[in-house]
Amino acid sequence: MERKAVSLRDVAAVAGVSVSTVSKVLRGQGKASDATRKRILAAAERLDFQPNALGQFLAQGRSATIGILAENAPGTFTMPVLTGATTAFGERDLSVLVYDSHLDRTVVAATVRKLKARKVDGLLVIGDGSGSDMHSVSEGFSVPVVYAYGISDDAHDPSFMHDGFLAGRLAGEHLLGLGRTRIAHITAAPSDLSAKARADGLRAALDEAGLPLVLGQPLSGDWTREWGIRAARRLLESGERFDAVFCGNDTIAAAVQDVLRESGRRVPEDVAIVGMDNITGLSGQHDGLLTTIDPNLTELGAVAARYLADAIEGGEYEGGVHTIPCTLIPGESTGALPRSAGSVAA
Amino acid sequence: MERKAVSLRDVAAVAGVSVSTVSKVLRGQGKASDATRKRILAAAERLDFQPNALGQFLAQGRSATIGILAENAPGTFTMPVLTGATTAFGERDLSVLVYDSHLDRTVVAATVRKLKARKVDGLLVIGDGSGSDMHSVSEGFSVPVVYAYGISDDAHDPSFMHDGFLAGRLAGEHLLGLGRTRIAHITAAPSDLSAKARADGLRAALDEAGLPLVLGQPLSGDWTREWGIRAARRLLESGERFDAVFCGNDTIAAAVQDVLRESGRRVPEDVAIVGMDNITGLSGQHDGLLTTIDPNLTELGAVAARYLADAIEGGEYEGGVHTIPCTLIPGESTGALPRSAGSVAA
DNA sequence: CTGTTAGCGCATTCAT
DNA sequence: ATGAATGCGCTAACAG
Repeated sequence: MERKAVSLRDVAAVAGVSVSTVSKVLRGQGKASDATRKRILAAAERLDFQPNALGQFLAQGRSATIGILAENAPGTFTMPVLTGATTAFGERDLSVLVYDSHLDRTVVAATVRKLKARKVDGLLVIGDGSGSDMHSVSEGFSVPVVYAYGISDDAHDPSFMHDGFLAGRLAGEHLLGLGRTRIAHITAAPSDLSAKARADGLRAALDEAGLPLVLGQPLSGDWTREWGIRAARRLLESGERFDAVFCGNDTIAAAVQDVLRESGRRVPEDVAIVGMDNITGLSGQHDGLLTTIDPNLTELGAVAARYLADAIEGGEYEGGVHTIPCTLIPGESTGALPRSAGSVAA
Repeated sequence: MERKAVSLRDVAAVAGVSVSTVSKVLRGQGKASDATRKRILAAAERLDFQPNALGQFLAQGRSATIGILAENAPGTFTMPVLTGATTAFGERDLSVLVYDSHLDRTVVAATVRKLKARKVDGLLVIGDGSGSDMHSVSEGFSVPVVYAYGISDDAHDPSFMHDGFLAGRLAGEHLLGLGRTRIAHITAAPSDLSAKARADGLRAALDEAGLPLVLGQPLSGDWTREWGIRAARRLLESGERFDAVFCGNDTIAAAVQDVLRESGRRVPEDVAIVGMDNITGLSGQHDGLLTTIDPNLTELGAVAARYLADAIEGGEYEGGVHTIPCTLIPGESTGALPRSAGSVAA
């Protein structure tokens, strides 16, 4: 179905010139008389010539492939990062060689060898978003290395992270903007850096407004629905008045909402709720019910990928943490969206 | 940080033999005396030799890279398929060049040229799961082409799809096994082939048990929450008795559950509900609330990828639709899971 | 301006 | 059993 591929030599033969001339002209390099240039272009066109990338790569010592080292590729939040990066690389005609380290150090070592053998032009390390730092592997490579959805423990490495602080701040400002003044925060333990960032952001917004956090500090547990339920009850039992809750993730938010309604509070009339992660949006089926913060993970992956692609082409390559802005998605849980057909109480 | 790469020639020099001998020995081909073999292996070891893949590829005319053509890469359901495929290829040391066609025909044409120039060893086309067939691009290639999450309109092509029929059947059998006998079905229009497959599967399970579908046929609309709400009301107003509802997706299931509870029905006591997609699981946070069917999309992508990888190595390569089994995830909405801490009504 | 000559690193006949 | 020679397809440095 596909005849023998046509090579530079074929084009040269037809155009009646040398191979190297064809190479130059086809790449717009050096000078060539208009006459021969036209002949060459015509010949290339007629033969439907396409340079064999393998030949180019060998000659140029590059591979046009990027190594990707994922700590946990099939992870829910890793997937969008990976997808974003992968397609962004594709747009630059860069292929990717993906290895899943399963968080295993020995696997990483073996993988690094393979990546070098493949002469990857760059490396993208994708973390699992947990606040803990990632072990830098950059010094093992002579090509640019970029970290995404995790922060390298070597400050010389460029790392890309979603902006948890901004998330907390956006949540806070949104609630304050709606006139809420007694805001509580239910989230995971602050030892989890991403929980801490969100809490700090919220606190910043409250400080600016001169308001305290209800209970003085976040209700800290873990990321589960179970914790969300327990924490919501604890909040109710505390007797403190509150008119809003910012939850560390959407799972907790859903749990809190269930408990509050069960207890007779109306959402959003009595209590407004903001979540984080936009998982229903991630599921492609945002239903407009829950106000939440989207960390824009696909974008995160894409931005990191483009940065790496640029670095490979000689662009700037600075260490430090680059932060990707997140977005507030309005929903009915803060009354930010008009009651729609999506609401059961029509 | 990384000295000049060591080549076959370097090893040959150290071992005091010719390049071609080293090449053979290192790849276990042909015969060589034990003496020289040892010397060569020792030299390679000492120099930490790793063959430059680019050289191998050029010489062998292969690229160890797979082209991936996605109709809609960032799509919710495409992501797991892509991730599964990508990491499966990685396990075989195959890199992937991903292009997102955005469902645009002209983009596809341009892309095909690029893929050929890169001398891809195979092509994986990823659809968007909508029942409609995908336009085959296989005849443009001389390498194996496999279709995933979509079915090629050319029966000679191998396509991999989740098993919607099985999904409906599993849902039906699960409900029947729980003693439910009056089962309704709320889903999208049957013109959507994936909606039809699920409906057919459910019908098969009911037929086997000699039971009719409540209302005689599915309540058919679309995949949205709004439709779920309307359909649930319609079901209630019909006056028909029912003790279970199989919903075409989880969004509809959530909507139906809300409406039923609003109307005073208890879930699962009065009505059991089964969804489809396992989106909360996809979100990494399955909360055990909703019984649903997981289409195993990551696995789908991985299986298709391995099939393609095998085909490239000369394995069998048959056309036709290969089906990936789905899995029922028990939850509280059918009482299949003991009431846990996840339940609000503790 | 254009052609010649060398590689890039490896695999693969074909001699020896 | 081993080595010399050739080619994969392209780029690049140097001549003419």
